[in-house]
This record gives sequence, structure tokens and C-alpha cells, in this order.
Amino acid sequence: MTATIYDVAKRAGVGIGTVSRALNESTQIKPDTKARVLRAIHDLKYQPHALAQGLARKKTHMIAIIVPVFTGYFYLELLKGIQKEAAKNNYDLLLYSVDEGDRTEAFLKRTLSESRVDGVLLVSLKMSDKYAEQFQQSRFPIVLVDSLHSDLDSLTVENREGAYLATSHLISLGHKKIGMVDAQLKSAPAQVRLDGYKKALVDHGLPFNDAYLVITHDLTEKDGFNREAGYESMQQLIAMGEDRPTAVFIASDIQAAGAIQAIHESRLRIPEDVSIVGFDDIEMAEYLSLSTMHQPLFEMGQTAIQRLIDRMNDSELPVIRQRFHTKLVIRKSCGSQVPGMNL
Amino acid sequence: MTATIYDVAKRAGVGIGTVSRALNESTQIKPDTKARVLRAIHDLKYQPHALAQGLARKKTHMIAIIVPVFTGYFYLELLKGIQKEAAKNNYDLLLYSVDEGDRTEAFLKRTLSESRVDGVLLVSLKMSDKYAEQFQQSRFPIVLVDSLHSDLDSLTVENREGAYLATSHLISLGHKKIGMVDAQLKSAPAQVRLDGYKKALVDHGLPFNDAYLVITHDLTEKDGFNREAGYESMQQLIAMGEDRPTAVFIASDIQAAGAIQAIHESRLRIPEDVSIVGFDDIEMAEYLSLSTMHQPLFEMGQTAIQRLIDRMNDSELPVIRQRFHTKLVIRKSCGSQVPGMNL
DNA sequence: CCTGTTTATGGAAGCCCTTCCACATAAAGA
DNA sequence: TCTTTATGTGGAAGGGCTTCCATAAACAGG
Repeated sequence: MTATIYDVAKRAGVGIGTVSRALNESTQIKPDTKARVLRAIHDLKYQPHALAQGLARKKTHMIAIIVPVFTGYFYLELLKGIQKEAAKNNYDLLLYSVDEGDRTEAFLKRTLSESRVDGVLLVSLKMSDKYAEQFQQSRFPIVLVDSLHSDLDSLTVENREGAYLATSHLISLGHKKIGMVDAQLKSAPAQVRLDGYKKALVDHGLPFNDAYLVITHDLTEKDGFNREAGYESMQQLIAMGEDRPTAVFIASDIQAAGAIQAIHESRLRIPEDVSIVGFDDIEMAEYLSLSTMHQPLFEMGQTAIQRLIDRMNDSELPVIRQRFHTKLVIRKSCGSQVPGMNL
Repeated sequence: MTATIYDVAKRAGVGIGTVSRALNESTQIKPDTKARVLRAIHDLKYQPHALAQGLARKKTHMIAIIVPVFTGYFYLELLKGIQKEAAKNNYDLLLYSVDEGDRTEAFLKRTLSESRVDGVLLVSLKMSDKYAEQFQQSRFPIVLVDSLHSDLDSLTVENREGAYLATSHLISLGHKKIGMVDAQLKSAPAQVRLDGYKKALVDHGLPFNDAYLVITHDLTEKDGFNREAGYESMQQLIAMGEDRPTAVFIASDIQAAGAIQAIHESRLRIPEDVSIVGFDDIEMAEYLSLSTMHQPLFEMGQTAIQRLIDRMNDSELPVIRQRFHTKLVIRKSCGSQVPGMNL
């Protein structure tokens, strides 16, 4: 069927070693021999067998990427960056998408011992100490994206800073009663965004009001970063009546989408009655005219691959933690609280 | 480092063949021998080397999926279905995303000869006759999704039917002047959707008016399924003034998003001044209150994998072409043309 | 022209499996 | 008890590549 290196060798009248050298840019080959081999390769439409090559080289040129079952643009943008950079460096992407909680570990385990890939990108998923140690000890290249572990390379967004900026923006518009809708605190980003929110209040001399903080108590396995959670949380705030906050910082755009729906259903207006700021800047945010914190996802994806490649080339690199800054994107979902100052 | 089958054999005091049998559910092994081997495997944390296995078995248990650089929910939903079904059947997904035009062929070529994967899913990309023939001759399993070639398995959406239904819906609401915004006709779906639109007009005794058909003349390499194209196309229709259509069928939701923007900017109202129906039912459609044709993408993804697996098991299967039906999802973007009958 | 280098080349060994064949052992039949 | 058959088992061969080592060819220098 398909030609092997032996066929090429025979046709070119050389040994298999020479064929290999012709293919692998070795300097140890005479130019005209190389030309002859390349000609034979061309004639036979020969293409090296990826698996055999991988087996011999102990390199597969594949990168596994483990993501939570993709819900939304968040992962799309990231994937684009990852994909582009991987392609540029001739790496193929093996995509694992995890739905149930502990499948992550199963994937990590396989990854670690099957030698199917040269490295792993773990996205938005928690890295257990146990596996972190295994990866570290085995020097198996891994980079965490939007996730954190002190022993491993990680790229995260400045969630605290982002939340701080978002909240500060609302404060700067004159709001005094500023609420927050958050996801479950077992999620690190949710935790940290809450911190940023609190800090912004404190720094500007505003009290932190427990009643203004609504955290999804999603009974399912989810983390609360979804529309339904945002919808319900906002309903809860609205139910406070006149005491309700005049502005709300919402931990993710997708929750904000649900929140907006809840607000509209209550016949309240945005931003006249309630101002909101989201987080993520997913594509939909633009359609919702939602002010939000933009994350440089594409760039993070690219950087993640670069870092992974660096680490594959040198496993002794010191562990880094790279933080990416968010940027406030102002749209129409927040206005000044002072009457008459509205847009 | 990691244990090989030889280590396991030695530890269990058996031959390597026996270890292999213990792993591969062979009946040719005594239960207690098997137990002993499995014990050794457990002790050594042995895991077969995927590449070596692939090389020996001539099977990689990987499927390549080639998609246009993912823009939007269209691919997300499809990917979810693909991913889920692949995981269920223990196949790994190798993701290739194509941006520039002819990279597709490069991927197909590699796929065909590198033996890296057991099968290919080609999504929304044109299959050239040349490669179609190569795939067919080599009996290399491939399934086309949202793409078509007579010699290969393909799953498509009933684009004509969908366009027909969308247009008919507008007609049933009383509209007489119905326009269409389409993408470039070099794209098969665009072509076929236009046919459906025309047929609906004709079947209902309405004339086809050339001026009401706007086809993006995108100068870039794109096919016109994007927001900017929709925006400009709609501006063109609006520029007709009072002669403009009262309803427009738009070939994709993403174009519809652009069109809606254009409509709003012209101070026209939806659906009072212009009714629109889109195509795809991407997540955003709900937020835009856009009536549109829903495609069963998740299901298509699943089916695609199933079909691919079937074909991998039996390359002699007759070529099939499976069509999926679309469904009209009514939201608020279309109203009756007759004054007073509006919502 | 010969010796010492340098450069080029062939092909065995190794990567880690599966599979097949030969052989051993146990069970069954006579 | 001795065949015959069924059942288990070991390990060579093979899958297609890279790499290394030994050897051959080319090139200098004297």
C-alpha cells in the first residue's frame, strides 16, 4: 500500500539510514544523494508514518488539551489562540472535553502514562495536588490556563484586579449601593472576583453589605457560571424592592445575560434602574450592550502553547505564574445613579 | 522509567504474549494467570504505550476533525455532539482548524498518508474531486458534515427545505415583498438556500424580484457568512426606501445580527417595519429574539461519529447521504405585514 | 603514493506493542 | 495406559521509524 522507508531506500539505491537523514535535515549527507532520495520520496509519494516516527523519537508532536465541555465563547477564543500557535509550531491538538467532575483525573492519568502526547494544557479545571506532584516528578510538561497550582506553570487572568476595576467603575459613576452576583466559591475565579469586589468597596469607603451578595446555590454539579444562575440571583436582588442595589457587578457575562432577562421581566430598566457590569467579554456581551471586563483570551491561548513548548524543550525551567490583565469595556449597561446624569 | 510489557511479564513470571492476552480480553488465558498478570500491571502502574499499540495494531483510535476556524456556536454545538459520541466510543479527537483556503488539502493529504488517525470528519469544507477519489480508492474512512460529495458519506442539513419553510412562514404572515440576504453562491449552502427561497415564492404565486436579493460581494477570502456582510447587505435593501421588502430571509443568524444592527441604525423597527427570519439558531438568536431555522447540530455531530465508526468497521458500506431537517423557531423578529395585526 | 582525517553511508538495534506459530500441558476418549 | 483434542503459553517476527556504530569513500598533507 503506502510506501515505507525501505521502499524509498531501494528505489533511491541507498540505505534506510540515508533516507532518514535526507528527511531530517541532517548535515551528514551529500547534496546529490539527498536530491536522489528526495526524488524517490516524491515518486513514491512517501510520507513518514507518524506513529512509527513517534515511537522511535519518543515524541508525538501532539498536545493534549483538556477543557470543560465547551460552553461558550470563552473557550472558543482561547481555543483559537491555542490552535493557531500550535499549528504554527507544527503541533497537533488532541482535544479532551470533560463533563463530569472527575473525568479530569482519568484524562490526566492516561496522558501521563500512555505517551500519546508531548504535553498537556489544562484549561479551567482544577489540578489536584496528587496529580500535580505526579506531573512535576515525572517532568511531564503541563501548563494550566485559567487554573492555578503553585507547583506548575499557570496562566491566569487578574481576576481580583478585574473585579476591582469593575466595581470601581460603578463606584465612580456615583453608585453607593453596589451588589454582586457570584458563582460558587469553590471555583477559584469566583472566590477571587469576590475579593476584588470587596476590596474596591473598602478602598472607596463603602460598606460591604452581605445582603447585596448573592451566590448561586446551584444544586447540580455545575459551578454556577451559567445563565439560569444569573437569572435567579438577580431575581433575589430585585425582590429586595427599594432596598435593592442600584448597580450590580456580575461575575460572568453569561450570568449577566440571565440577570438582564430577570431585570427586564421585572419591568426595570438598564441602566436607569440597575447598572450592571459583567466579566469575560464574550461575543454576546456586545449584543447585550453589556459593560464588562475583557480578557485577552486569544493571547492567553497563544502564550500557553509557547510556554508549553518552552517547557517541553527544557523541563528544568523554573515554574512561572503569568497573569493577564483585564480591560474594562464600557457599553450601555451602566449609567450614573444620579438622576439627570443618565445617558 | 515507565514500565513496559516486558517488565510486567517478568514480574508476573509469564511471557509477553500472555500479558498482551491479559490486557486484550482474550479467552486464551487461564483466569488465575490473568489475575496474576493484572496484579503485576497494577503494581507497576503499567499502561500500554499508545503509539506502540497503534503501530502494531495499525489502529490509532484517533479521529481527525477538520473544521473551518471556528467562528461561532454553529461549530460549538456540532463539536459537542462529536466529542460526546467519540468519547463514548473511546476515540480521541485530533482537531485541525483550517483558516486559509487550501490548507484543507494539506490536512487531507497528511491524514491520508501519515496513518495518524483511523478516520476523518470533514466539516463545512469543500471536498475536491481529486481528494474524494483518493479517499475512496484508499478506502480511508471519511464522513462529510455540512458538505457534500457524491462519492463519500455525507450528512447535510435540508437547506433547501429550511429556506423554503422560512420564506413560506413570511408569506403566511401576509408579506408580499420578501427579500433575501445571502452569502456568496460559491458556498453550497448559500446556493441551495437561495433555491429554497425562490421555490417558496414561486409556489405561492409571488414573483421573484432580483432587486430583493442581495448577495454579499465580500472581497476577502471569506464566504460571506459573517456579521459585516449582513450589515452591508441590509443597508442596501434599506436604501431602496419605500420599495424595500417588508420581510427578509437571511441566510444565517450571524448575518442577521449584522442586519438587525443596520435596521436599528436606520430607525426602522423589527418586526413592524421589517420582519426577518434567520438560519442556524445559534445561541445568540435567542437574545436577538430572532426567528430562525434550527439545525440539529448536536445530533448531527453524534451521527457523524457513529457513521464514521461504522465505516471504519466496514469499508464496503454503500455511500449514504443523510439529510437532517430544520425546524422553524418562532421568536419576535417577524410580524404580520398587515397593520393592526402586529403583536 | 601513503597515512591520517573528515565525511558519507549501510544497516543492526531499539522503540513497545500485537499476532502468529510452535510447543507444552491438561482434559477427554478409547 | 496411550492417543487425540482442547487449552494455555512463550517468544519470534513484524509494524516503520531513528540512531548509533562500524565501515567505506573522499580528501588533505607530506
